[in-house]
Amino acid sequence: MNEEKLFCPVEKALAVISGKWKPHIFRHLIGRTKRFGELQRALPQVTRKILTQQLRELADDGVVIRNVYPQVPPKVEYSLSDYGKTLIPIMSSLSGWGQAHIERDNHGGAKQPDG
Amino acid sequence: MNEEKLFCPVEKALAVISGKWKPHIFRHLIGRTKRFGELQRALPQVTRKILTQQLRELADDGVVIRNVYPQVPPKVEYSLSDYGKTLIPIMSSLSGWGQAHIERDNHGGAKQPDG
DNA sequence: CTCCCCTGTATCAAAATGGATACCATGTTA
DNA sequence: TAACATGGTATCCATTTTGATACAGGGGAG
Repeated sequence: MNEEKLFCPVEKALAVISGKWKPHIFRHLIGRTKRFGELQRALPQVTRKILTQQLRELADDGVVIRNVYPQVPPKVEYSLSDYGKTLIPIMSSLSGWGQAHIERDNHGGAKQPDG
Repeated sequence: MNEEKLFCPVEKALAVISGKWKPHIFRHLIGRTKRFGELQRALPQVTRKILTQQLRELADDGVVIRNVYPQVPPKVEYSLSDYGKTLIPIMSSLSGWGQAHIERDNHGGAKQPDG
């Protein structure tokens, strides 16, 4: 996401969580530290470049911790920071709302506002 | 946002709320119906085209109701649907988190993950 | 007749974001 | 000596999203 001054807190939060693969990455890191390769295998559709990029952005925002072991071949582990974990309830309510939205789309036929 | 099949509920929810001006539009519609022109004056930086576009997307997702009066000159009112109002608590928690993120950026100096 | 009002649309361009593909570093193993 | 393993980077291109600008439409006021 771009690095301008976002004065609206909602936008700021959205900027942190709304990369194309960030929700997936986030989900995979809940409960367990993972190596880069594990994430890659878990998300085969994402290229290394993009995966790296999204992880870096999450790390820059303090949501994810990047742990580099000085070995050969390299070993890099990613995990949620305590700060990142404060996003869990938010992701959870987004998920709930999204789920409802999907169901609405399905057995509502055409979209009909109800308010 | 694009109209592909989004299987992840979080993505689905994000697709609904994360247009560049949607949070602002949403905020302005909380508590009161507004005419197109009012929204435009409230958000002078947005062109008519983009404002129209974002409002249409919100309406297509059932979050906003578009009410057209067949008059000359035209009169179009926008308001939150009941369904759209279910987003209020979510926007609210996003706002809270974003606020914290902003404060963190400020008096944390450099970004330091704390987990 | 002409301009104004209000809510658009059409067209074209710029910016942001995501992706395909190939290359890099370097100890270990065959 | 060459290939392998892991986690990248460099380049170049495609797609998506946003924006600038100009024009539409049709009744009422001047």
